[in-house]
Amino acid sequence: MTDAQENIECPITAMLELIGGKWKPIILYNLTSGTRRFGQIDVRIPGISRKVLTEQLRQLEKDGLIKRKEYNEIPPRVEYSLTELGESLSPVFKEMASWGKEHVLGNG
Amino acid sequence: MTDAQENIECPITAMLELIGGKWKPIILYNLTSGTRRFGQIDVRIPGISRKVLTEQLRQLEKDGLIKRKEYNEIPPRVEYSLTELGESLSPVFKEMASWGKEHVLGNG
DNA sequence: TTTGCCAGTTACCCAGAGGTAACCTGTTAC
DNA sequence: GTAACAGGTTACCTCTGGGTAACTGGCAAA
Repeated sequence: MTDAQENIECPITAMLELIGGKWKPIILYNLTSGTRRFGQIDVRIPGISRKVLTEQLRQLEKDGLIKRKEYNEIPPRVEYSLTELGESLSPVFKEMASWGKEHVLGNG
Repeated sequence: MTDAQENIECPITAMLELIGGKWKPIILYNLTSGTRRFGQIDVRIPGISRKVLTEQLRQLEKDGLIKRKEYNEIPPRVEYSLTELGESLSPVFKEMASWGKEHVLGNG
């Protein structure tokens, strides 16, 4: 097996195809603490635009990482939460958050 | 503390500023198995161009995640390896790789 | 009857990430 | 004398991720 062939099945590359990008990890991380409405996610992620948030949520839904529940109410209510597959990412985000706290933000 | 203020110190966002992007995680992951020369990294990451590889390596070096050792030889030899800070990312990549293997590539 | 609520959608625009191809360096082997 | 080696650099171009601003929908309250 050559280096190149080995990389075709690179697990990191594989994972990045699902959760790579500027916003997806932060969106998913926000959902690890439970179900949230669209507006709640929006306000918790400073800098993201509603357009992009919608796009990313749609992709995550398509990839089976989150579910979208729409209530038939006025004004509209839409709730997002992790699927089982999405939940299985928790250990990853836990490690990432722990590293970020300790080595970037400078507190344990 | 409001939601927005809380997010200013979001550990995931903090970490993504260092290792976010299309290539950095894969580059770092490649170095977790030890010191490698420029050409070795290049061949192990299909699709990346030499220009971009150089750029990313420079940034990772600037951010203190990798070291660059240049030997005064002809033809040139340059070796890249993780710094202590870079090594501290191992648990993160371990989790990522494990998740990728199990949930995307479909083998434990 | 106008305003506000929430969760979008649409049209339009821009910066920058990243690709390709050619070139450079000094030494050794042909 | 010219090709090959490794590790780049440079000029140039493209593409797309993401931003802004305006608009939609239906109900309820003022």
